[in-house]
Amino acid sequence: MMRKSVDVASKGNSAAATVAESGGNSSAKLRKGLWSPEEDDKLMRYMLRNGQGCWSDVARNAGLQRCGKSCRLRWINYLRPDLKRGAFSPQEEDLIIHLHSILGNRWSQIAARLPGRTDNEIKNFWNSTIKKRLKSSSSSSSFLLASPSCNSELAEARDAMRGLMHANDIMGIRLNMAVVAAATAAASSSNATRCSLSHNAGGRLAPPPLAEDTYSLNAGSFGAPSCLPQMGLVQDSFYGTHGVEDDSLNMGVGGDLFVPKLESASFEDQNPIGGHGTSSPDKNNAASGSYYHQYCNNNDMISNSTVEGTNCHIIEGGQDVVVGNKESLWGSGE
DNA sequence: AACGGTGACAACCGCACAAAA
DNA sequence: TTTTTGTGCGGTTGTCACCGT
Repeated sequence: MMRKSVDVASKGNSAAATVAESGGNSSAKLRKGLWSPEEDDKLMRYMLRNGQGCWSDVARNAGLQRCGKSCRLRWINYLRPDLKRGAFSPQEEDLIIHLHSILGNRWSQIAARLPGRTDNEIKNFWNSTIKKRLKSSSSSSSFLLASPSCNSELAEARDAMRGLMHANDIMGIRLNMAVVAAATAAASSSNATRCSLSHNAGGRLAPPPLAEDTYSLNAGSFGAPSCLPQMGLVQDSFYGTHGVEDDSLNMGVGGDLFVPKLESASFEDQNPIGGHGTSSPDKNNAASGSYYHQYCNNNDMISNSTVEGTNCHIIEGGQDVVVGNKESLWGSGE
């Protein structure tokens, strides 16, 4: 898939409209529509200087005529420096398909397992690309899009997993491999070799698994396509230890796709800046040093922010400006 | 060159939930 | 306990670029 290189926001803000804030001061106008580069710049600088706080305050203090909600969305979906901003790799694509088969349209949960990707991005990718491809590739065997009646066992497994995952219960469910194999063969344009690629490159693609209570999608058993899931728990699995306990994150032949325990082990829970988790102060301030570093450096789009030691820098007017340290920006994580 | 269809993406909307007042 | 406020999330819509005719 080729992602358009055009930055929509940079095309101007002709589509942006100014509307009266409902219920508020009639003189206060809130802009809607596309964000202008100037607005992006304001928000970016404010966030780098002050960190995430109350979004309505962000909107006000940053001098933006936007509602806090809009600022939050813009930051999370577009401005966050840790966003990848690139085309989905085949590995990511497979992972999305896998996760969607388990989680359904829980885009935030899926996004939490694809660092650098937002729920909105994944949702759009799914709706615009994967969904259509799966539909066109198979109308009879697509387990990803099928109604529960198409395969009651799979549906039961999925439903059960949903509920159980939410309950953080310990349960393993093995999907019907034959069904999954057939479905994925039809559903995915990927081949087995692609699935065999490690998902651990750079340690970026998937969040680290929990040592315990980790859900594992184990593929490669029973001659089924390696990218297909045999779901089971690493521990206390109904099916023994088909899931392999390992610190690495792999998917494919000889490897497992680890899916951290839902709810409690999301990437953004562990690295909560700009995340989709709760708004609790603890989570918002729990940035780890490593993530902070990544946050400031792993920046495909905002290339002028760096971190040096504990300080975060931006290049402003040709000068290197320290805009804060990790504690002041995102808290000490304590 | 003009036009329409389609894909990709950004952003908005409405609802739900949790915490604070 | 109720209301308000802030936030998160999924669904949907709007906009623009690309492509084929």
